[in-house]
Amino acid sequence: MAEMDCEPTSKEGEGQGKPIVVLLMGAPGSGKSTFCEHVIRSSTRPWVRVCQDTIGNGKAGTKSQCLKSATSALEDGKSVFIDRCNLDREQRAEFVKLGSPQVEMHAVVLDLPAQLCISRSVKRTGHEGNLQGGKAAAVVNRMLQKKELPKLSEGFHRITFCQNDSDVQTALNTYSALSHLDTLPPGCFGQKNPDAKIQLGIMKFLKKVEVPVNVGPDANFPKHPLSTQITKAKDSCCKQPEDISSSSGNAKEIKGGEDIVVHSVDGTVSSKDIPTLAFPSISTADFQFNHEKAADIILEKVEEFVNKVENARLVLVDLSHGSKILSLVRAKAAQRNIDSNKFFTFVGDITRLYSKGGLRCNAIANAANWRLKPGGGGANAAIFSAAGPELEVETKKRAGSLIPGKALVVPLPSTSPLFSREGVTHVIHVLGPNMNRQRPNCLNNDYVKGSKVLREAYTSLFEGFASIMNTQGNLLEGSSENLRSELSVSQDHFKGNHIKNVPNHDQKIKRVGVYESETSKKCKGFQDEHEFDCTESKEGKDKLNNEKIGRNMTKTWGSWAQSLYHIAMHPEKHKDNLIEISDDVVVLNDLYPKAQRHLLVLARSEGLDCLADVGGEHLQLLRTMHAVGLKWAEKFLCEDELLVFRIGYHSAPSMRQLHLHVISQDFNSKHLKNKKHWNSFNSAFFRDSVDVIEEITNHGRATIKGEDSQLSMELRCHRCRSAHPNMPRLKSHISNCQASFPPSLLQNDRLVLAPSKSGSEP
DNA sequence: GTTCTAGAAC
DNA sequence: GTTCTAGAAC
Repeated sequence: MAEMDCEPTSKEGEGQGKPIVVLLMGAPGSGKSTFCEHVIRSSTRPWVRVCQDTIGNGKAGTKSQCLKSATSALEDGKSVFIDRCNLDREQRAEFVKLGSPQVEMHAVVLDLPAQLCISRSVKRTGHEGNLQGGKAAAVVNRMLQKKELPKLSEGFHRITFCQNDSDVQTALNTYSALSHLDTLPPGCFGQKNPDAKIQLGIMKFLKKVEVPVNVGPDANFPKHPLSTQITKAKDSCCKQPEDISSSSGNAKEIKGGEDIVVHSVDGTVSSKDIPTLAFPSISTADFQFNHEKAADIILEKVEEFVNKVENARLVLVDLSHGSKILSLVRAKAAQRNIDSNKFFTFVGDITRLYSKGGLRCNAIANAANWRLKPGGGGANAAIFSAAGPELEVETKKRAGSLIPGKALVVPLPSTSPLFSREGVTHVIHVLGPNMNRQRPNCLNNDYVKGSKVLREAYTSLFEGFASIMNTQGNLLEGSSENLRSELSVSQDHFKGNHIKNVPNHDQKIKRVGVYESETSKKCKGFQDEHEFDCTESKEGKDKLNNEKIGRNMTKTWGSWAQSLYHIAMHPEKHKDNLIEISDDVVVLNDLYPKAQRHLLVLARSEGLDCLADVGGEHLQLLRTMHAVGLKWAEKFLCEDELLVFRIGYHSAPSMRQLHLHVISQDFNSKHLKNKKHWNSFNSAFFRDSVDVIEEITNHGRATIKGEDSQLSMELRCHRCRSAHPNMPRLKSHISNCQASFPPSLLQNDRLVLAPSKSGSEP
């Protein structure tokens, strides 16, 4: 009986490594079964899913049936998913006993918003648990009220908490990448707010009560650096030389990937979880860029990347064995002694690297067209087609076009076949220079410009890749390390007479291409006066529309988004609405204040529309804006010392013309109406001016936090961090919440308080 | 950015 | 029936 409930993924458990029992935990609709299915589909480790809903062969199953089934799978050397809710400790206890010195016990907690679970439960039709329709909400709510999050002390070796889809994705990646021999580090991962408050917060809104709570941090959650994948990659990287390293130590061509497959099967390879980018040679095919020159540039850029970033692989891919560019690059890589663990070439179809070639890549580059549209034949068409409509949708969300030299990172939803079949989590569109007269924007053999643009293209591409590694490797909320810190990890053990990290390395990485992993920018660019014939292109119209010609246009702005720009350019015409005018800035009250006090300090420079436009040359202006903002905050504090201010920028503002928000933290305003309003001031989307200045000083650029991800986050109180189901409830909560601000805000002068409140003044 | 509104959620 | 969200239009 038990056998038919199991879904083994491999014939026999060859199991040299320890089997794992992963106890999934989550409400109906939290995605437990989906999680198992995804991992089972893409993992090389043999897994068995034990599901109480199906184990009873038609009837509801029992716990002991599950235990029995799990035990027999473990005896076969298989790893096991326990797919049941497991929300309370008592329910879990018996399964935890499956753990032993030979069997590692893990928990994956799908702690997603109740609303989401409910809506999924309601929507599902064929779910095995037969939990459908209106009952779902009641059941989910009842279950969640009893929820007890697991603790290591219960007997778990490792616990992964997932609080949103992106956490789930990361956990999926981690377990999918786990081969026979791999082990994962022990500890708790992903618990973003190891604070019982939050859980109470959720419970409270389910119970429809609201009282400020005061619960201390839970000491049972050891904090770990969250770099699961990176840590693991490091381990495996050091453990063995990698499947593809050749004896010569130089880049080697892997044909069809057969050898890789063989290695994977016998379990000697655990390199597949090293972040890997597969990319085609940019511009050398249809755009007819000189191969010799292109190969030099590829090597130059690869070398730069490889020397800066640990635990990542770049793979140059071409469909044809006879590829000229591949052989050129291979030869040059050998000359330059580039570490073949980190860079090699590969012959195969870039949309089938894993399924046909056994090469696992989490990112692939697409030599896109400027419209970022499918079609056109070649790899672009193939990638769009292989990725499904999801890629087009996700691309469209982020940009409408691309200019030569730029890259655009697009995360793939798990529903995309490229994701589920090939394990590709991101496609990075990149556009190179064109030397083909038959194609738009031909550079007419100008290889000075062409080489420059091609360099930019690879820089953007690799930076985009690094930005993914960064987000995947580090999920800590509020972690603001950006690409720079990743890139500036110095690597002493890699030989070569390349420039390492010179203390003042800014020039090198300062004006790099745009990796727009999250920002939803349209039409980036026009720096360095690209000769770009766009009189009838989208850009052309946009330029007119924005009354702006030449460099630095970052985004298409609608007509309603122009008012701040007009004010900054002609303050004298708007005197009535302004409270201060100087040569550099003007100050005005926000027309729709989101708090008792909310004003804007507006930069007056033409061409400076948002944070993405800001560079080191604007430092002085940023400091002026900050000083002016601070002065006003202090003035307001004299009038009401109970106020608290934050001063900062929106990552991706809706209104054109760089403006600094000075906003009191009461958020008491009828204009604060929706989630986007709230999150734009209370998520990483809001960039404190002090941090922006620091980042520009150190790196020449400011971190820009993803619009979509940040603005759609669940609603949490900015003081006690409790979660709330909707805006009215949140607003009623914040009108009473007196909790102190979270530590992250109390640091580094992010909050501006009355002198008597801040306490630390001499 | 706001306003308007359909329809989802309660 | 009422409340709330989210997408389109401006």
